Amino acid sequence: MSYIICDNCIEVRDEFFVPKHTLECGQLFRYEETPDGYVVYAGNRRAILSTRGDTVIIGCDDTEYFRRYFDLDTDYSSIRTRIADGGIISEAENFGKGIRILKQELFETVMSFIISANNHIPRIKRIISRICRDLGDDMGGYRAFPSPEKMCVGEDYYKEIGAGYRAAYLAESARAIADGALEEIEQADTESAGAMLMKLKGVGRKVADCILLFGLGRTNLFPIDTWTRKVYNDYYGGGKDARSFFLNKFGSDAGYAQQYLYYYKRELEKYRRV
DNA sequence: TCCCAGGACAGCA
DNA sequence: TGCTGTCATGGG
Repeated sequence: MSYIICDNCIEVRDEFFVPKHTLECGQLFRYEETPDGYVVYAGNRRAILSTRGDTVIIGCDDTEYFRRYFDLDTDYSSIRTRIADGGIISEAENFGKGIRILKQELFETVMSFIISANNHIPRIKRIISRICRDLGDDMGGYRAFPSPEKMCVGEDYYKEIGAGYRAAYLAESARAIADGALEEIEQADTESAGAMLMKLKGVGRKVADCILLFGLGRTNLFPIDTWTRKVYNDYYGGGKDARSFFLNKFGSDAGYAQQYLYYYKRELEKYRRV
């Protein structure tokens, strides 16, 4: 990895950082594609990504924040080498070679993945966008993700914006978090942190794993959803406990492997439908 | 029109 | 503890 931090940008030269792969692999729901690249929103911040030759330019006010956000100090080359198997994993690594696991805002990640349950990504993005539009602070040209307090607006609002049966989960969990339900989560070990999250309404095992992985950087987790279950069934014989299988197989690299496999499997099926 | 989606939850055996 | 039906909504 090589990157240079300037006044209002970060210039990244790394074959293992491709904005399309990192942003479109289902870990993030608040970004837009533009003619020049992408705009990414994180909490109350914004970054504008463009590519020139082999350099990705991250335009932003807070370079230190986005250096961490895009996980620029992690060596993805060695991760890829550790998990490569010459088979499906290697294929997935090469397909999504520019994926990086983002370090997202915890509260935003919690609410986003509550919305994600049994939902399509375009619809998840739309619901989150409406929440920011209606409840987020005006940052001058864009909206921030609202605070827990601002999301304590009651179930009816979330129904109105199309959240469906997740409306009650959002209202109730926003209240619980505003009241301090996650105050000690960052210091907790992974198992305890997962237990704290699963006390929230709308957070089960899979959603908790996504929050821990994408919001707290706990890469020793492997969220099992419809796509990673297909991977388990198609390439590893299937069975009862896919999660334990992958955790044993990949250990502290599980989160990276999961994201390569998820993106590969999902995109592959998409192409097959066309 | 129908199946499915980054599933969770309550009720039941 | 493990299984099953149900829950909104809209993408494809």
